Order: sequence, then structure tokens, then C-alpha cells
Amino acid sequence: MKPLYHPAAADITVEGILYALSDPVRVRIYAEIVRSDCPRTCSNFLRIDDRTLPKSTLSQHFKVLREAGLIRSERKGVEMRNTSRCEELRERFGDMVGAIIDAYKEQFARQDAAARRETPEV
Amino acid sequence: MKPLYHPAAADITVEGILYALSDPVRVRIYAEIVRSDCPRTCSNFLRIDDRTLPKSTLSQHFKVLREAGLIRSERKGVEMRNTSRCEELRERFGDMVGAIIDAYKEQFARQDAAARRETPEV
DNA sequence: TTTTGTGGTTCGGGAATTACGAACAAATAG
DNA sequence: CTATTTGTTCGTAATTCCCGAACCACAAAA
Repeated sequence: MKPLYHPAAADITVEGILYALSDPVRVRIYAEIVRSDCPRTCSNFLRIDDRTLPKSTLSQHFKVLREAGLIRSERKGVEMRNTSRCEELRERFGDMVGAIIDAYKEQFARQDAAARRETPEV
Repeated sequence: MKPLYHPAAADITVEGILYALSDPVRVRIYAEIVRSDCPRTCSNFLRIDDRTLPKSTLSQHFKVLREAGLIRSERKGVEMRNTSRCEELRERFGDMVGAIIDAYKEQFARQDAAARRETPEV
């Protein structure tokens, strides 16, 4: 099986990060990886945001996150342990990634609130 | 001619902004608009980053920036005045956009430095 | 050791986007 | 009016994206 490509910290680009995080599904995944203590696997996200995603699609999303430099993936037996590269990113980009995640969090909260207003619970 | 669509501040999304700024050409344009005192026009950017861009492509880039909510465009005679929507963006997203621009600035500086090392001037 | 199961990747093709040349539109100058 | 300048729209080729099907690697069961 092909080795997993991870860019060196110096090769991580802003455009790569922004592109990776410009997809709501990928952000949900990334935010959960950041938030979580233990590493997350691909199949932790088969259901996300009320949608069921095929695993081929998920695999692609993880690849994008990995090759953008946002996460580190290690095979551990059958599964893949994904962890965030926080420290390296902060080192290189200051609080940019944090600011993005925060902005998304607020947006998701708004959207959830709006949805709840539409459908005021069953 | 069709009216120009500008999203209301409340309708600006994080993913829209990240996507718009995940293209190096668009970032150069946006950064220049932010930096500049007077409004910038489309044809200010026919040459950018050592490439010549067709104006149809440029027009699309401006449209993406506008519809993401990053810039405001007003027809003034034959040309289009583009200004940044800084205040609204800061209001809504804090320092996210600023952090992105700063990160890009540093990256561009690095890349220019690396290029100069390759070609140590004629 | 074969079989079965699980987690994930790769491949292929249709759908959706993107880039850009050509034609067009609107304002202004001569 | 005609010519110029600035920018948009349209059509199409090229690229990218999504997802089902097939596949690969490892582990545990038989």
C-alpha cells in the first residue's frame, strides 16, 4: 500500500489549508479531530451533519486534510489514527487556523439555532 | 446589465470566504484592495504574479470575491470600483480574515525570498 | 492456514466547476 | 455617429469532484 504523504511543516501552504477548510464536511471532521483527545478514524464520520457519506468520499476528505498538512494519519492495525498537527500549524500560521475554527463554530451554532426556530422540536 | 449581487452581512459564510481566499490570484487581488486607499478596478490586475490573465477570468474572480462578501463593487462610469468590506467582516468574523491575509503575506515573502535565492538577480 | 470481517484505498465514469476566447453591453471621448 | 475603454456573458474544452464497485491489508475465527 502506498505510503501516506504528509507535507513537511515548511511546505504547508495557506491556500491548501483554506481550500481544505472551505468544505463544511471537512471542517466538521477536522474540528472533531482537534477537539478530541483520542485519535479519530475514518469510519467515525460515516454519519455527519445528518448525512451518510460513502467511505470512498470520506477517504478523499481525509486525504485532502492530510495533504494540506492539517492532520497526521498513522495506520494502526486495520484502522487509521488521525490526529491534528496543531502545534506545527500554530508555529507557522499563528492563530489563523484557530480563528477559522472559532468562526465556523459560531456559524454552526447560528445555523442550528435557525433550524430549531424553523422546526421548534417534534 | 444585471445588478451586482452582494450578500447581506448576515448571509456571509465562512466556507465562502475560505473558498474565495484559497486561490492565490484572488488573494493577491483582495490583499491589494484591502491595502489600497482608493478603490481598485478589474483592469488593475491584468498582470498579476507574473502572469497575464484574460479579463473574463478576472471578472469571474471579482465575482467570487463579491459574492463571498469580501468586497463591494460599484459601477462608476465605465469602470468598477472595488472596495473591501473590512468592517462588516471584522464585526462578524473577528480577526479571521486579517489572520489569513497576514499568513499569506508571510508566505508570499518566503516564496519571493526563495525565488531570489534561485535566481540571484540578473 | 484458510476463511471471514473490518477499515480504508483506488479506479472509473458521470456530474459539476473552472478557465478562457469570442462576442456583446454600457459609458465616454472625439 | 464611430472608436475606445471597461467589464460581463456565452459556449466549450479541460479539470475536478463525488460516489459505487472493486480491491488491498490486517486481524481474528475456524
